[in-house]
Amino acid sequence: MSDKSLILIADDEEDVRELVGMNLRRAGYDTVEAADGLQTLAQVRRRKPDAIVLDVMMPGRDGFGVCQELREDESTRHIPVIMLTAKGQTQDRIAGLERGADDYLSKPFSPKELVLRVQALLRRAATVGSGSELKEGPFEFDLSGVKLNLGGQPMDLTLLEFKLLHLLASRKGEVVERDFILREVWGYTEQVRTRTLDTHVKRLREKLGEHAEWLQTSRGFGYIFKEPSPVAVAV
Amino acid sequence: MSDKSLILIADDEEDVRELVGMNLRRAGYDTVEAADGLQTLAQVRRRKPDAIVLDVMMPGRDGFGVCQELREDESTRHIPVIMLTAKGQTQDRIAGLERGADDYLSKPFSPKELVLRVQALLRRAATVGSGSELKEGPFEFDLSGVKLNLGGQPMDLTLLEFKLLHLLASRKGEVVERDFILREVWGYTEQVRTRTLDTHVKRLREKLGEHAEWLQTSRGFGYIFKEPSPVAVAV
DNA sequence: TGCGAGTGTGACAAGATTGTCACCCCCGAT
DNA sequence: ATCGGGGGTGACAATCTTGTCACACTCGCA
Repeated sequence: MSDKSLILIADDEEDVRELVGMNLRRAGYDTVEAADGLQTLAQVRRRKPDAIVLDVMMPGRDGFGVCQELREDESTRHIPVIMLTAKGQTQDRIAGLERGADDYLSKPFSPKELVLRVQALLRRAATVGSGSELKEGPFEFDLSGVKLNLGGQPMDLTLLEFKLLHLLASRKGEVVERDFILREVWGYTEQVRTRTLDTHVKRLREKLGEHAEWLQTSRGFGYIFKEPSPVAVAV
Repeated sequence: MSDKSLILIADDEEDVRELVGMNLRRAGYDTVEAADGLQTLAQVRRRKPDAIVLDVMMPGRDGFGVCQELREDESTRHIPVIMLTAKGQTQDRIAGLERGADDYLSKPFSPKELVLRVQALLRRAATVGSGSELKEGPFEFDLSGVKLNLGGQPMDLTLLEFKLLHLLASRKGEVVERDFILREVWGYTEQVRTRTLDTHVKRLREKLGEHAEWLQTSRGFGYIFKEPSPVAVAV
């Protein structure tokens, strides 16, 4: 059982795999290899690497497809991915990022730079990892990007809305008092009489649409983020 | 070596300590006690509890002072604190939160509610823990609150500014390409010619004042968040 | 050294965000 | 059943955020 991080190198060119592998091992990592997309996915499942260096152009399932599949699978979503793209191919870079890659590097690249990038990626994954995300029912908060994903769809929230919803969601099931909310979200240090919270809750509910019922009022106290009770269906 | 979380109960009233202790142990936690402020601090250092139930009114160093001291010490800053306040004392609640308490409960309280609050606090600490914060030099990012603390002072940033600075800081020492920034912060999916990034960098630098030099330009590529080089001093 | 590309800057305006207000509705206590 | 307090709502306006533009400055290459 090794303490070293394991890096998967996925590239159809053998000399690239060997060069990159040698440099990563020299930097203190363990490596495994894959020569095409399907082998990449199989290696990910078998070996559970800590990071993946993933070439775009591979036979069979290309790098884009592989990356997308990794991101759609809950058990592999967190694995950092660096994509190797052809020089000057901006569209490739954008496509890679759209499919969830964390970073990219254009061929030809310096192996030294690749090692630095992998190190940086692992450092960031360790610092801003799953702790940056909060998931409750259909709500997924990405704290790094200050983004909400609701039922699989990105939802545009203002800064206040994001903070408000996140505060409540992180205290799911608990009644959060109005004064506490005003203090944490608005920064009010004195007790104030204001209806701004009510207004923002209304706006937030409008944006949440069918999910608005997660945001419930506790009369005389504040609000509570909680899964809606099942509706009794008249038989 | 116990697997149970350890809760420190700090209250000068012995019957409160016993009642709370009994309920927390019944809920599956280990407990230790302290009867005054200094003893609380000593127990924190000796036993390193997972959470603290902290009474405001204690002889010697009161709950506010204790909480503030815990928050100022890097090694204890992360420990969740519930403050026990007197009924109806809004100012006490606010003062507790200002000194870094995570939650409060007014006396008299139901022991059952206290247990629920402790459970919630520990659950939150495990989910949104130190991973929600990024610290680089004088920069401290609180992702939960979407706040920046700079050299000990809260800094007002707009949503874009926060996202931009955080993106760069999380990649400290690396040159981050313009296109990547525009995509990650602005959500541009196509390559656009825009000067908005430059403008926002300027504005951010203005806000950062003496720390603006952390935000460095990599001509032709993008920007890099990096500690300024020491200035050669003419002798 | 000169030139062109890239970056910094101040100013302006459009659009977005935010808070307040007045009215209405709902809920809980008497 | 009534009443008062609390919460929901639509509308409005002030303020803030954001992006663009034109000009100036800087840098790197030939």
